Amino acid sequence: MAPVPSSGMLIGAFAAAVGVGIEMVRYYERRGLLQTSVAERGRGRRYDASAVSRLTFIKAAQDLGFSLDEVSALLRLNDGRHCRETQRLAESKLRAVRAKRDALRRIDDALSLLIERCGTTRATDHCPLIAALAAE
Amino acid sequence: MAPVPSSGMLIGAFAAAVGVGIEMVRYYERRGLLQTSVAERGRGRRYDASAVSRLTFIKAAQDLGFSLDEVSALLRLNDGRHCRETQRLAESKLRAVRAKRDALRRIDDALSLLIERCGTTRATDHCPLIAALAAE
DNA sequence: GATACCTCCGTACCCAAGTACGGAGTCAAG
DNA sequence: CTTGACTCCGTACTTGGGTACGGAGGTATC
Repeated sequence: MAPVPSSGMLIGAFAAAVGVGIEMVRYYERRGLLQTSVAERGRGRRYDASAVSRLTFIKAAQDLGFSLDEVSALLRLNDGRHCRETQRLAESKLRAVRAKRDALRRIDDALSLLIERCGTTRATDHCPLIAALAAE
Repeated sequence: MAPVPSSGMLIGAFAAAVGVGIEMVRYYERRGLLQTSVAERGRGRRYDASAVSRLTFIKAAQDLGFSLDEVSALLRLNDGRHCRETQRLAESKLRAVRAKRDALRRIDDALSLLIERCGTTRATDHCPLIAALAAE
């Protein structure tokens, strides 16, 4: 058989194209996030534009706070028949993000207050910041 | 020698008093966050009110987003001479908290937008949410 | 004096999300 | 023909914050 043109990038170029490391690409393949097309004997696997957008999606979804398991779920849902489920997943993630934001706002308030107190009290023998936290 | 009264709680009561598990108390002792007073032969270690406020502080600081390593640093600084350093640590943590809040705000915006788009487009064959992320 | 409960300690395991390593194969250039 | 670059695969290690297990001993209660 004549060797097929073998279009597409090898793993190094692919990883570089999306800005991740080779080991991470292989890790995602092990996790089933990227499908492992069998390599041609001796030569590496080939990755095309659709693989690039899939990997790009993975990283973008991760940035939105989805875990890798959730990202797999999203990818499984992307067949055109489960758009509403995808939306529901995104909505539940949005709720989680908002809860985290609220928690961080409270932390911000508490820290700000403590730091301010640090400046105003005459810290003679005990730090008011630590005392405040120890006193529950 | 007459047996000393042995005041203070045993580990189980101590852990329960602060609302953590026994294993976690022992873990914190291993990490050096709680000092390990030698147990009286045969009987367990004793924990007093100062141990309670120390452990309370640890959990409160953790809730504020400090890692256990940072909590140890805070505890080491709490000798009355390092209040300004403690304040600086808190300020740097506050900056980190604000950075995280900003990131979450952006995530919130992006997710909200995507979810909204889900509702308005006629999702015929591909989910706009996923498409948007895949398109970088 | 048996039974249940508590403590001790070390070791090992868990999660997520990777990172690192090492040997073997292949390919292209000098 | 050798060297270097690239890939393959499996395995093991990392970080952070714990949780679980198991045997040995003390103590308190019936």
